[in-house]
Amino acid sequence: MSAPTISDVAKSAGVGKTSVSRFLNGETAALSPPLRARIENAIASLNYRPNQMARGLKRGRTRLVGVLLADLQNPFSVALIQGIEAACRECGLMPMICNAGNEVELENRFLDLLRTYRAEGLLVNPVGLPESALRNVVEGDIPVVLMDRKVEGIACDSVGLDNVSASKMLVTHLAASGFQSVAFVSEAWSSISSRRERESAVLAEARLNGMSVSSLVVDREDEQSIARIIDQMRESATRVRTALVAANGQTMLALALELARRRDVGLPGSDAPVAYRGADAPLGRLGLASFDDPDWAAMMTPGITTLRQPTFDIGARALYLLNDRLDTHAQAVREKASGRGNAASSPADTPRNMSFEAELIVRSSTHAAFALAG
Amino acid sequence: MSAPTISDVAKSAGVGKTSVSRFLNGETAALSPPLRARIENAIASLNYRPNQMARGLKRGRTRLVGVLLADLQNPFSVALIQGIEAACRECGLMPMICNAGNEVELENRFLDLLRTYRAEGLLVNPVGLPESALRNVVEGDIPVVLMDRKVEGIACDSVGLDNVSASKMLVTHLAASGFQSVAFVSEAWSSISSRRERESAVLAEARLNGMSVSSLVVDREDEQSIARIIDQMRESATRVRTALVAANGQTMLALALELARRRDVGLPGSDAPVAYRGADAPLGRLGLASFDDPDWAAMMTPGITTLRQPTFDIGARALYLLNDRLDTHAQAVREKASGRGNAASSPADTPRNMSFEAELIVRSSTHAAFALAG
DNA sequence: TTGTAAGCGTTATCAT
DNA sequence: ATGATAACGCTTACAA
Repeated sequence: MSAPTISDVAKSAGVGKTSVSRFLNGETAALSPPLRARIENAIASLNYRPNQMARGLKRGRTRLVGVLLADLQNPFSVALIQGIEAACRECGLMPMICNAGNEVELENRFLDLLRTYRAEGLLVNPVGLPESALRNVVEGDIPVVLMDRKVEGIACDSVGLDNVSASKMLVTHLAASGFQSVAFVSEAWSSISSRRERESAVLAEARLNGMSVSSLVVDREDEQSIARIIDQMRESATRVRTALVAANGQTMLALALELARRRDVGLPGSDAPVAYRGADAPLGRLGLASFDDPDWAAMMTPGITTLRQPTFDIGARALYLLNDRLDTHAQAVREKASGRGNAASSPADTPRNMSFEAELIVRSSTHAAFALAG
Repeated sequence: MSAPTISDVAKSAGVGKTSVSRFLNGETAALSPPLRARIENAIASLNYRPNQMARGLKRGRTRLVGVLLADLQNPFSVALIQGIEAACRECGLMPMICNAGNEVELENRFLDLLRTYRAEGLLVNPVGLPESALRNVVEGDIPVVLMDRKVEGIACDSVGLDNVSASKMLVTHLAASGFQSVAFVSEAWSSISSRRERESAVLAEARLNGMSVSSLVVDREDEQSIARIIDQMRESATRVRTALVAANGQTMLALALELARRRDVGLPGSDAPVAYRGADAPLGRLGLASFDDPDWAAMMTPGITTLRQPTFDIGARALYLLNDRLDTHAQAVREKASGRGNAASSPADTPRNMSFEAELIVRSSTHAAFALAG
């Protein structure tokens, strides 16, 4: 009827619960072969699965890790999950995936739920707003690893892209391709650390290369705002060779499609004719590059130059870091419980920040395929 | 140190655990206002959260629902999740989201994990392979609702698109737009029920309309295979007006980008010139439509005609169906446990299959913008 | 209105 | 080498 318990198995095998438990936990050394066999049979015939809830209750370890993502619609999040799930399998952990849909309220709700289910640790790609309850969680005693974004005043492990190095790579390429001006394009939410890091790094590096710079904000939902940006940049492009740098894949898509749609401006790699102000405008083309390398970047015509993030590795590494903490954390708790608690704070309590190198993928959208007329 | 328990709260408030428990479960009627206040304070000051594991163990209800998806990379899956999460919030359930990455082995592994964590029910978008252990789960006593795909020989609730009605709508539109031939394009895995349903419905309906039909298989990873399809269809298009119908959004993207890339064939809505066999080919354009309405369908130039699925509602409804079963199921278990088990199988044990209507979104990719020369 | 005690399925401790 | 028994944190009769 209801799910069989360890007692059912014990009864059916004619042994004590303890032995069954030992079998389940691989303490095979302390079990005689005949017993082992009987238990194995009983388990199989009853189709028994140990109750992880009860296990967790007793052991104090649920093997659950909360994975809280700002926005599952972003392919970046999905890519992270691949790495996390693979790493979880290795470590015998179970990810509990939650999508905050860019709402702090939901983020907080899930944070609560995850605590309630006694997740042993959290992997968070935070929405990045100050109202977040994340702060309290980190200050509590459950380990947290931040992914992609850091949060002001929260000190914990984090994994992300080396935005400075990536920006250098990209801007160097743009300069070498003859671009003289760089415009960084992102969505409104500039409280997000990675977006800010990318912006300042790109602009700084561009200035170092003697390029003129600007920073623009779009609203992906609002076609008008995108058209306006393009208008503005098309204007600039009549004077200097200009490249747009999108802060992420979704912004890039919006820009690329608008560029493809229009007739008065285009991308370098495109062979569609550009008609703008008649003869005096060989500069009706805007370069385009982007952080993130979504599927469609390669498929588009022309292909879009991107900085590919090792998303799988970022996710996996985040989990490894967490798993680390889990072990030392459990140990610390055990020690304190047994009375010989050390007043000095945990040994390696300092946050570890890992960053990964991006890979620059050059495609035609930044080709130096056009010459300056003037 | 470790998380506070209900006893800690009771002690801190100077009351019995029972009262705290009552407070937690909203049995506020049986609590004097002063007691209530003291408990509330204690909970707040200790930052206490009830342990859901222990709760579930005692009550036999974990409030966990497993959500097992064939492929999280498919935006359709993500869209489903939105609906599921919203509905879960309403019903006080916690979704455990798992991604099988199109691997039966992973699917089975997660099925096991979900049983182990005592998920009360499962929402499954199955990989659709016969080796799946899904069968055993459905035959066990935990309720399952299938999403989008049914599985041969598994009788349980399901929610999906009304593929026949959707196909009719689309084909009728194509016929009215002057297309004389329809080619259904999908990826290899034809063991997937929805893909098969769509194929047969589209082809049948097209025949009814006196159109010639064909069915093609592509491998999204393999550019060659896509190019080959297009070659083939371009050929056909010189004779009759031909429309491609993609089985899902990802197939559509591959086709649209290949069409945009090429010069010898194009889409109706596009104003790019098409050069094919000189003068005798006004038919160098292929119509294109697709099941699924991903973000990019509207943004592309030209826009792609699609059948939009009410994904949010599908996900939400799936959860409601499950929640239903959860209640009646729990009741049944309770009755059996109390000895007066009814030998006759559960009352409403017959599978319910809900289907939703698609919305046809006509865009330029199927415009009758070209005339037959011959 | 409030508290006491038993038990959910498991593991850890201690006997045997 | 094996098993009885007491927790883990919570809910729920039942008692007061």
